[in-house]
Amino acid sequence: MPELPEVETVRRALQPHLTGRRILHVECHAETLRRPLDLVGRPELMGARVLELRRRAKYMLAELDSGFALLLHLGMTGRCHVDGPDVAPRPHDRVSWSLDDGRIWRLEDARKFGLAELHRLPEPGADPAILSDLGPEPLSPDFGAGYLREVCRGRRLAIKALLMDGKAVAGIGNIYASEACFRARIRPATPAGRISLARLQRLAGAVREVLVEAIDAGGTTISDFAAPDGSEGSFRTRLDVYGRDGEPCDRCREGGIRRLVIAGRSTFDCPRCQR
DNA sequence: AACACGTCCTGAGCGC
DNA sequence: TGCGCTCAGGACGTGT
Repeated sequence: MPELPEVETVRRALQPHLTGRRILHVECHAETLRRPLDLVGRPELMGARVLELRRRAKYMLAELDSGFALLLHLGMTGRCHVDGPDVAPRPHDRVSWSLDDGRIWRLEDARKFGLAELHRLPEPGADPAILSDLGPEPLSPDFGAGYLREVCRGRRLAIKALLMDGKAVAGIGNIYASEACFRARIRPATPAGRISLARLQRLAGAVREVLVEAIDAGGTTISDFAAPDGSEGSFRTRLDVYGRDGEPCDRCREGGIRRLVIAGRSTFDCPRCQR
């Protein structure tokens, strides 16, 4: 579920609760998430203070004063909670971190596609090596039409699949890839290498625009996503195409939105106004 | 019972 | 034929 706007929403909500706190204790309630959990008894974690919580792509990084960072990923169904001392763990809470203010930070993840790992930081504020393959942040100056032209050159891959490739652009998932293509009036199945610079310009603008609006709305909740305070994202009401197959297109008022499959994922477009 | 908003791996297919 | 790259498809637990 969570793409860049949802992860950013979680990060913003969590950050004031974690910054400056010491981690006193950790418990894992599962053997493994996407990979085996290995957090118990780690000296890099015990007693460490959280310096800041930042985001890279769909990952969150809680930087610690031990030179390590807790790398978190929410997978498809991950949620974070900051509980009072008397709140019992939920059935799918997988990791609990006890904080020095008495509260408990928890990662809930029904499907266990998420991630919680310790990684050494090469220097303060830098990303761990495990994230080095990620493409630029779409809301950073490194991302734009020029960059897209470079990364699309010679590729036959559908543009929507390229947008979802974290090595090309960080943080865009299935919902916002369809939405950005709609806003740019580009068919999501178009081979990436055959899109003109002018259209890539539109696409880069559409990507930035849809992500900024979605962050402002607190993300998109289809079924699972919720911020740490339990609130749902309101961007669902502003989706133009995602999950709306069979409905008329709000832009051209003539085409019907259809569902197709690109690179194995549900994709939505208006074949009349997206070329 | 099909399908799910993410990632990782495999193997087929391609160009050189 | 072989190498390296690209890409599609499946696998990964669980819930609806």
